Amino acid sequence: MAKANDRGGTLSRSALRRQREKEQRYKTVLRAAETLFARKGYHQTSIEEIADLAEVSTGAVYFYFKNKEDLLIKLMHEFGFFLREWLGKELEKNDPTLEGFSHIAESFLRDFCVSYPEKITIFFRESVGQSREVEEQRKDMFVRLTSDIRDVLVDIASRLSGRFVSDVAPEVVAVCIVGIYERLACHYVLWQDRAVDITDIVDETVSFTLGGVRSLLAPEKKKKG
Amino acid sequence: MAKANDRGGTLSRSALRRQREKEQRYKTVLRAAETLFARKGYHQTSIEEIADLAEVSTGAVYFYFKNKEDLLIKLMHEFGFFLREWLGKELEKNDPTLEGFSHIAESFLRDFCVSYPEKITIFFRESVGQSREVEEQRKDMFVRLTSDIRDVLVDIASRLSGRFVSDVAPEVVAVCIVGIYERLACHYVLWQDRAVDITDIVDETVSFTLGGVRSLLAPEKKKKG
Amino acid sequence: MAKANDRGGTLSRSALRRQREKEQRYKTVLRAAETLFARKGYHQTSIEEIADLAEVSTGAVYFYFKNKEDLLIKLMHEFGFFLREWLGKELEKNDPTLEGFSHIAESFLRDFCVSYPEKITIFFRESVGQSREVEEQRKDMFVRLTSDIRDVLVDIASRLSGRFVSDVAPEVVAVCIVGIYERLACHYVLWQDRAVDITDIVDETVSFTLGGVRSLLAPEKKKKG
Amino acid sequence: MAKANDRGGTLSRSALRRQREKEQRYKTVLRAAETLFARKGYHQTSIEEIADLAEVSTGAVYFYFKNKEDLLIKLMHEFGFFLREWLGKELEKNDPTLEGFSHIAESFLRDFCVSYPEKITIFFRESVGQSREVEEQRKDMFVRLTSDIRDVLVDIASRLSGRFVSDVAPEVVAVCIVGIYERLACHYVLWQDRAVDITDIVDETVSFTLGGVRSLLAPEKKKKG
DNA sequence: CATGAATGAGTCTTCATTCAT
DNA sequence: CATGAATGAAGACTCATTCAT
Repeated sequence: MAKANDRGGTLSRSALRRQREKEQRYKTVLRAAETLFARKGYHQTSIEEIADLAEVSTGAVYFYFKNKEDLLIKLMHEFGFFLREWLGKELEKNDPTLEGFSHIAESFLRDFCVSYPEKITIFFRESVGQSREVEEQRKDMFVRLTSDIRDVLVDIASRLSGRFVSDVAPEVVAVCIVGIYERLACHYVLWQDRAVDITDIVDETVSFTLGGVRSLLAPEKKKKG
Repeated sequence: MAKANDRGGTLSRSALRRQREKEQRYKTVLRAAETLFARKGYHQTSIEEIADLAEVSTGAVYFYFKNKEDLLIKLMHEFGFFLREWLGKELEKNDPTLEGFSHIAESFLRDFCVSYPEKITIFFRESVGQSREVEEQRKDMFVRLTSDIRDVLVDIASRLSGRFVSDVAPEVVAVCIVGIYERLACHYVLWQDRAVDITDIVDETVSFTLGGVRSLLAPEKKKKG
Repeated sequence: MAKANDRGGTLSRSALRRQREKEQRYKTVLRAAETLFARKGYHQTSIEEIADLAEVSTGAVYFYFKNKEDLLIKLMHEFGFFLREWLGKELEKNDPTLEGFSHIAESFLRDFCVSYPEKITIFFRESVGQSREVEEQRKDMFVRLTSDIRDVLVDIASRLSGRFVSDVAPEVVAVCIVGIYERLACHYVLWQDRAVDITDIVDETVSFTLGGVRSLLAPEKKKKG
Repeated sequence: MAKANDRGGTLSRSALRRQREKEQRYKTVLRAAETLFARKGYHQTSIEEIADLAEVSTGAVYFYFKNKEDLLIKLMHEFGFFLREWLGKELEKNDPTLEGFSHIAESFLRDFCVSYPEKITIFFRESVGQSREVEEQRKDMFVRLTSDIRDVLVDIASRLSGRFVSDVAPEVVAVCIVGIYERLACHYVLWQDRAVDITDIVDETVSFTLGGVRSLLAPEKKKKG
């Protein structure tokens, strides 16, 4: 009895602890990579530096991650999940209207970008043009993000008992929106372009976005009326 | 007299020819770098490969360019000049109206991006996040491009005897527009995302853009009143 | 209790062995560099050659030493320590008199130079004029060596109840002595100038040295009077 | 007659001019090399830099000198000739006595070293340990210089109707003297060790030297008297 | 599992030297 | 003779990755 630890599928206490420690280490390494990739750049960061910051050996890094590229890919995945999760929460908090959508857009610039500059840096700068695999990931994530936004827009439109002027319109709108906010993030977060305070331009950006969206919505009331 | 060396400050014939050949070589190396950076990526391209493609020695590359980074920076400069030159010509060809502006936007996606995918690739992908110096250059070029577009918009607005809702509005609009067309170039040129043909979406994109611009133009009360 | 890991701050047996092996490797590389620098010259020796002779990879050399210059600096340090240690032992073996000092000088030429021609070569030839850093080291070591010798001379003088003619005299004497033995080492060890056998000249050199020293000792009036 | 320029072995005016220009260029290049070798170090100086400073092409450097090493060797030759010429003049100016010799030694430190720091630098630092050929030259020059000094000492001794204690003694003395003044030159000229002003130590150095010399001179008068 | 020493292929970069013009 | 563009061999150094302990 003392020897056996067969608690029906669950792990022994020590095994549980080890499991926890393992996950902890995984995260520590990933955070170290995130910090350094954002601070020094992907290529300028060596595995040894990551290991040092995470207080593990270089070998340990390779236990948790296939290789250096894998670290970047995992960070991108994480960011993708994180951003979509954030988007989901925002959608719950706001009405499914263009006004609600505007609030989310505003929130992205005012809160998200400011709170997670490292994640922004890695996704919008350090993960660009590194390798075929990473680029693939980037593309997938952009496609998914675009798709999410398109769905939201279609939903909003339908609730307005309106619709977009064409089938591709919502996708185009989504791509444009992603482009707008990506560029703003680069300008005002990555480049720290403080010539103009970010708060001064959020409103105008949201206006521009809404104007663009509206111009691709088929005139609504007329049809119904 | 005809026989005499009346070069008056100019170079001899052979010196002229050598000068031409030198410039030719410079361009050959730069074109080789462009091709390979776009095809394989900046880091994945070695100086030796560039030298091979340009049919010169590695030393020759360093005769014309300070180092590998310098090749990238020169390509970026060249692209910046090229794009702004293209924009200037388009502005001459089109009316200084929002419709004219739309034609240019359309032309960018339909002609420019399609004709120079390598330049697009290098500027929008390979030059991202490579080093402080390169990033600086990128920023400068984006700022200049944004500034150009802002000036055009302000000019168009003034001819409409209208104006933007605020001082920062034209700048915000310019940044948004750059973001939109950058993202589209990446989506449809770099990623070759052929799920949707680019021609199908140009119109919608232009509509979105115009809608956005109009929403930041102060209502032209005079005309209405 | 005996079985328990009572290492009390010390390392495990295997860790100890690995530590020893590491130090061994360090020394092997350093010895290889010493041999090659002395035989072929610093610039004419490549890291690869050093690695080959030490039977390690080039990377291993960089694991133990920052760069090629570091190898040279470490060799100089080692030599400096070695020479001063040797001097210390000689001082213990000999009386603190000018005769004792003469024995040491003799011993330097007869034993030290003959036993360690490589070290002599590196310190008196290969480390000259290589870089600012190395030159700095050389200077420091010469200064320290000169200082040691000056102290010895002052000590000897005081025991003779005599003193030097001026405050700077002992330093000057030390510098002269270092110069004399450095040049002799170069002439007869490095250049292998066998026109005259070294043994034939040791006595004269020591006489010269003593004569020089005595001429800067203030005349011991007390004894005479 | 008009065609021929056979002025019996002499050259035509233009040929003479060209000859002069050629020698001028040779010297200009050599001076440029001297300046840069002393300032930046032999290895840290490139042929291109020398050509630039001399305002000639790299090819021209190779017209006047076999290769880079040749530049250094020519500089050493020149210095050797220069130093021995200087020594000759000093010998003429001073009496052939130990006092006269002292004056020369003093003059070396006070005038020569101060006036030609570049030459000192190249001979005592930059030409050390560069290659077999250069080292050979260095050795030859030291041997010649030592020989000169030995001859002077023997001459002085004979005029004193004295002689050295052994046949090798004058050579040993010469080697010691060269060592002393070489080291002082390094300490006080190359290293700019201004902790002690050079003027303060010249006298002591000369005393040391004379003391050393005297201790190897066979007691003179006693024998004769 | 963790460690970290060892590997070694890969790259950039330099620069003495040459030679066609 | 002078030029300076071109060469290309050589070498220092990096760093992702592996594996014995």
